[in-house]
Amino acid sequence: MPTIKDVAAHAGVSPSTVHYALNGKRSISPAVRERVLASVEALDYSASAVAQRMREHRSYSLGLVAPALPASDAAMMELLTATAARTSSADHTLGIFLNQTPQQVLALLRGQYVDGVLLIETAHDDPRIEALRGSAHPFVLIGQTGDMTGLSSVDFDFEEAFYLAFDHLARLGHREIGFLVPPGAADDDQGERKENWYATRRGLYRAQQQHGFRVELEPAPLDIENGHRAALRLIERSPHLSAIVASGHTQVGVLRALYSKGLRVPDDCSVIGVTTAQIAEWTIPRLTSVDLPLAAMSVAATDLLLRKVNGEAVTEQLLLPAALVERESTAPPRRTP
Amino acid sequence: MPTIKDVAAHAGVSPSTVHYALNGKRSISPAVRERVLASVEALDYSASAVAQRMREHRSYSLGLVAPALPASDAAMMELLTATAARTSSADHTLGIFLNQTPQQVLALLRGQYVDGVLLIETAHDDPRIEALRGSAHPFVLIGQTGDMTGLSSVDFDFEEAFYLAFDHLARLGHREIGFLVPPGAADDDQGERKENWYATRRGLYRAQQQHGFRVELEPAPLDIENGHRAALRLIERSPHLSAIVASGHTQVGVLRALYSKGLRVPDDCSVIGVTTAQIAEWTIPRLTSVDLPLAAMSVAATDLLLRKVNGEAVTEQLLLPAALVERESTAPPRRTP
DNA sequence: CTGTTAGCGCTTTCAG
DNA sequence: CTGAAAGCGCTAACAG
Repeated sequence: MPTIKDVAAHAGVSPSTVHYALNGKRSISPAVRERVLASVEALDYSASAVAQRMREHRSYSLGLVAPALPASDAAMMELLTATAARTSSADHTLGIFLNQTPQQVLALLRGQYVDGVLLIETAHDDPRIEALRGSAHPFVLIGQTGDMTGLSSVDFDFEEAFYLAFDHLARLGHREIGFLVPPGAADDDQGERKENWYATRRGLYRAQQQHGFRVELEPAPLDIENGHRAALRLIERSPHLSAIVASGHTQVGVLRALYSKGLRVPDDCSVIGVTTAQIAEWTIPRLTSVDLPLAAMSVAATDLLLRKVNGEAVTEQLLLPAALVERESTAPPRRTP
Repeated sequence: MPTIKDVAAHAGVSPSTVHYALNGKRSISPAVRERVLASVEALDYSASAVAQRMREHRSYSLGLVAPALPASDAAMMELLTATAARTSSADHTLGIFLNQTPQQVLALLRGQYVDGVLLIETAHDDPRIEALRGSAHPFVLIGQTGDMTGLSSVDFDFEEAFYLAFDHLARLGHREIGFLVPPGAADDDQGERKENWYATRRGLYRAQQQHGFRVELEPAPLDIENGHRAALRLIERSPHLSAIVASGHTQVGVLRALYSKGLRVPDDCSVIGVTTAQIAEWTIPRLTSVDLPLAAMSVAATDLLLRKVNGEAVTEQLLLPAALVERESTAPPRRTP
């Protein structure tokens, strides 16, 4: 690899001249400039990024710190791709870091490996957050944590999302609604999940007060299998339900349960999701759902982080709205109760 | 950020002693060692990664170079997550680079931004490959290209995959099979797609010679919508088909088409996919499919690349096998023809 | 308009 | 067993 010195020698100038010729931060005579450029061409020179980073104390890259990252998690995928796209369009690099200990995350920042990190799937007393909190390193949460003072984060509005889902069903005339409750409602739950559950419940109550419907709760972890089992329990226990609300990946399980029971969607039972558009578009029938604004969240989080990295003292906690998209899985109930 | 000098001063030793105390490459008296470690602790020192990289001419990170990366592509997601997991378990960092020009990819390597790159979605005369070919930089393809001499790559065995799909249907007794042909069969197609189509056809022919069945071709780009349209055309044109083979995301469209026509799967028509397990698990009914070994491919490619980065002169072109997984979408045909 | 030079923080000879 | 010093490749302040 040729260095800036090689180019300088080849062109018969000094290294600094080469440097300035390559990024016009000071004026240069056209003749010299030409000569330098020719040498650059001849030697096929390109500056060493590591040396530049070392000098500038910046790596121009961001880290996405996530837990395991299951390949099957559509939401995580959407966050990831949107973040990667945004990062690279801002002329930065995105590094992916899985399963890091708090110390490792700190080391990343301290070693200038990355200029800032995006934390996803944060928990209530997330040790990674506590480790970062004291340090002056830029970081942004996608999600939330217990004590948000001084932190920047991007999340979506759980309350509004679930309100929209129940409101939609109620407007269609449903009065007996099943709800696959995401983890967080259990007595021993705490932290972020608990907060999310409170928000979820606020949304539900608001819709309920407004329209007056009955809701039948059934807890279900967010994967397909658990959604399937929970939906079966729900249907068997309460065959009179005319609609089901489900989130995460559980809708797929709900549809499967209804299908296996010979119930048609939406004719016999409506289903509404609170999930990513991708999942909603893949099912048969396509799911009416409150589409989570994951791409927008990624973009917002990346932009926030970039501002921090650039020295701005921002502290923003954004809550992005989710929007209801009517597809094919909801309709008025068959018979009015 | 404290530097190695600060620690040295604090401990009353030289920088090199600090260095050796931290990574025992030469012996050190326990006393001094203790003192240094205490200072490291006291100052909360950790070495600057960029300085180390600069010195060592290595970045300990790999690049994943991909085109647009649509959030909805399940296969790409699986490659990505598996690669990230493997990379980090090998104590390297994975950088994601989207939409890079050949020059940019080269600059990545030359600037020591990354030690090597993984290229995905390569085309026949991929300019990125041509740019890298001459250089001595380590890279591995996930996929293939026209001239593979001297290149390392990992792919799956198209011929075997499609053979398995048709063989499975034929063994079940199907004699009239529809096939949504992935792009590559058209006259003006060329390069990798064409090669893949040839391999696909070889698999089909082999099964056909062995079992003797009729196959009805219908071209379809790999997304849901096109799968849907192509399946509708196929069903309308040839209502006697008892099974359909589809790949990519098209199966979802096929199921939708069958559903809308009132045809039950697998009772009225079997469907088999050549796709990722994720898609197959999400449909109703679950798809019997030749599950592509995407995670294994990522791991293999990452390992190959790591070996190259470490100076081994490897040139391997791996073709990993795909395996048929029976789920719920295939059964013997209703009536024997 | 151009050149010289002093580092960035680390690793690694080379000396002692 | 320890220290001094050179240098990775680049940038920017300082001189001319």
